[in-house]
Amino acid sequence: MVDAAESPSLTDAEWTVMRAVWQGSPCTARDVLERVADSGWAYTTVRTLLQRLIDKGAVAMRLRGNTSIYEARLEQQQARQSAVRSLLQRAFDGSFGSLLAHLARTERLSARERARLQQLLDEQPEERS
Amino acid sequence: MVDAAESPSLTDAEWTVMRAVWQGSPCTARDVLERVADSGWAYTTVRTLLQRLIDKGAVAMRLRGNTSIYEARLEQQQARQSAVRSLLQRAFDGSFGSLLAHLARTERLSARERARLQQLLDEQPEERS
DNA sequence: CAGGTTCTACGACATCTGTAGCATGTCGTC
DNA sequence: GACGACATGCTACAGATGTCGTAGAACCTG
Repeated sequence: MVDAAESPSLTDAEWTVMRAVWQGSPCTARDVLERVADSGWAYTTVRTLLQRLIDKGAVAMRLRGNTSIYEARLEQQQARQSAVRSLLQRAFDGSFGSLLAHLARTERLSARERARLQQLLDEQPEERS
Repeated sequence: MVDAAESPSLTDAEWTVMRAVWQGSPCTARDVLERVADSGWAYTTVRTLLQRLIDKGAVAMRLRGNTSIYEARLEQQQARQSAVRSLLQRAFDGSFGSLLAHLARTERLSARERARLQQLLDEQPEERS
């Protein structure tokens, strides 16, 4: 079981594979290969990455006949959260507020995004640890 | 010259050094060492990282006597932006909206953060070009 | 059942990252 | 002018990452 508080951090290549896996969870290595076709990776590369993800506990594997079936074990939501946390630490002094400020100040928001951000603010429950 | 569109991506350790450099820009390696004291790094480690940052064009170096003076060349704002871009690509299908949705769903804002963000939103001029 | 196709298991290897150590040069001070 | 403190340029090195290659087992198909 992957502990929420300690979700494994993924490398770039691993993220690419995970995206493919999440796209349709119980799947084969070949499925993944097809889904990441534009990466130009060799079959064995996908395989190696899947293996590393297994080692990290991000995916599970079982056999059906002589073929390995892979399944996401780490949830996308969780991976995203941990990626955001990580960004927060590296680049925003761990301050969520700094990140938001940066987004508001720097990113070009479409009217839709502005509205969304506004909504995010409105919806946000009052501060209560 | 660091091209905005192609700002160098920083590793974790490099971010740590950059944070220290930004903290007071023209500075010496020893200044940096002191600022990252809790990392427990050796002087030479800081030195190596500074050198790598120079290679990447993130900092500039000049001599004053026999001492190297380092200066940030990559702006924090720019580094942050590129880190956000990177996160967007890795984890949110490049969709800013997805990120916002995630934040709205997952993160919790403090009252202070809410206020700050609200202010930023209010200040934000209407979307144009 | 032989051949081609596809899997799997394992090993490999160049880079990148994190983290120094060492030899040597320089500067201020007694 | 010798000594200690600190700076510099190089080198090193293990572990993480990105990318496979190869050999041999399994499977379908004529």
